Amino acid sequence: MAEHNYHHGDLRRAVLRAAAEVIDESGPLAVNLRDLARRVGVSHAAPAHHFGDKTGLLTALAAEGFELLADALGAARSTTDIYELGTAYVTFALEHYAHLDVMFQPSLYRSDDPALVESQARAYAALRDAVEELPVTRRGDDLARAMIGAWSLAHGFAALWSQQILPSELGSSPDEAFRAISRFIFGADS
Amino acid sequence: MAEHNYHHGDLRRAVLRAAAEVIDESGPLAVNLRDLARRVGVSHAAPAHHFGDKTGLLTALAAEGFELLADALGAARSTTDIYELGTAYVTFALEHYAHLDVMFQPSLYRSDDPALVESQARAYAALRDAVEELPVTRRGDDLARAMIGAWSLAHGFAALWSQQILPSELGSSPDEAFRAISRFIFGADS
DNA sequence: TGTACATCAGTGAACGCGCGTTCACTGATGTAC
DNA sequence: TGTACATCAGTGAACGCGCGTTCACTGATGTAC
Repeated sequence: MAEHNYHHGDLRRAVLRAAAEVIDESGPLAVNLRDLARRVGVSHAAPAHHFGDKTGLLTALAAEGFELLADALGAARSTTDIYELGTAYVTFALEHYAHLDVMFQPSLYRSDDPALVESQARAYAALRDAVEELPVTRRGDDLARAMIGAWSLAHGFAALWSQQILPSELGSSPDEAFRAISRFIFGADS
Repeated sequence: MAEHNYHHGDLRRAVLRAAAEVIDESGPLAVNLRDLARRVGVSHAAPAHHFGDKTGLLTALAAEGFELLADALGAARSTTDIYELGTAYVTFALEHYAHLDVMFQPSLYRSDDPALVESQARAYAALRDAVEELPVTRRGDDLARAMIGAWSLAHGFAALWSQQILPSELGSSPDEAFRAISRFIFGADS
C-alpha cells in the first residue's frame, strides 16, 4: 500500500469530495482551494492543475450535481404518485446537499461551461419524463400547483432536516419521516 | 440637510441593514466589516465601536431576527387554520430572509448573548401561543405532522421563491401564490 | 526487453490583495455649574 | 446664557494573516522504436 505517492492518482475526485464536505458544513463561500489541498494532503497549487481556478472547481461540482439529480429522477420514473417523486428529491437533496446548494446559485459557477450545460439538460429531461408518466388525473392546472407544492415541501423538509432543527421524535430516517408527512398532507389517496 | 456629519447618527441600524442586504445577495459568509463600512459611508473601524467584532454583528442580527419573528407570529394569532400560520411564516421569511439565514446557523453567532437569548425566548413563546389557539380538531399526533409539513412547505417555498427559481407564472405576490398552493395541498377545508 | 523522450501531475517559492483587529487620536455632543 | 469638562462616536495608520494565482521546477508515467 503506497502511502504517499508523488502522483495522487485521483486528485480530481478527492478535491470534489472535500469541497462537498466543506459546503455541507459551512456553505459554498467557505470553500477555499488551499484548505481543500490541505485536506487531501497535496500541495496548495495542485488543484489548480485540474480545475483551473476556484470557479472552475465549483462549475465541476454543479455539473456533477445535475448528473446525480438526473440519475435520481431517472430511478424514480413510473412511480405512481407525485409525492413519491418528492421523496426521491428529498433523498437526493439530503444525500447531496452541497451539490444542490451550488446548483441553485449560478453566480458561483460558469453557466456556459459545456459539461455543465449538458448535465443540466439531462436533469431537465429526466424531470420532464418523470412528470409525463404521472397518472392522467393529476394533469392540468392542478399539476403545476401540485408540482410546486411537492417541490417546496421536499425542499423545505430537506433544508430543515439537514440543519438539524426538526424535533428528534421524527427518528433517524429522513425518507420515512418525509413519506409519512407527505402522505398525511397530500391526503391518503394511496 | 447635513450631508456628512462626523457622527453618523444611526450607524448601528445602518450597518445591520447593510449586512442584511449583503446576506440576501450572497449569504452570511460574504459579510465583511470593511465592506459594510464602505456601503454606509463610514471609516472601516467604525462598526467595531458598536458590535465589538464580526461575530458581535451577526449576533445582533440574529437577535433582531427573533424579535421580528416573534412580532410576525404574534400578529398571526387567533388565525383560523394552520396554513395561515404558514403564510405568516412565508411573509416573514421573504421579508427578512437574511435574518432567517443567520438565525438558523448558530455557529455564526454567540448563542449565550443575553439579548439574543431573550428574543429567542420571545419567539418561541409566540409560536406556542399561536399553536395553542388553533382549532381543537387539529390537535393530537396529527398536529405535529401538520406543523412540520406546514413549516417545510413554507420554508421550502420561501427558499425557492427567494432564489428566483420558481416559474414566473406564479405572479409577483409570493403571499398570494403561497396561499393558493397551500390551500390546494392542505385540502379546501376553509 | 531495454532505452530515449514526451507528456503529465504535483511542488514550493513568490507576489499582491483584502481582510479583521488594535490603538492613539480627534471632532462632536451632552451635562454640571 | 455661558463656560469647562467628561463622554461618546468616528478616524486613519498600522499589524499580521490567509487567500488566489503564477511560474519555473521536478518527479512519475506512458509510449515509440
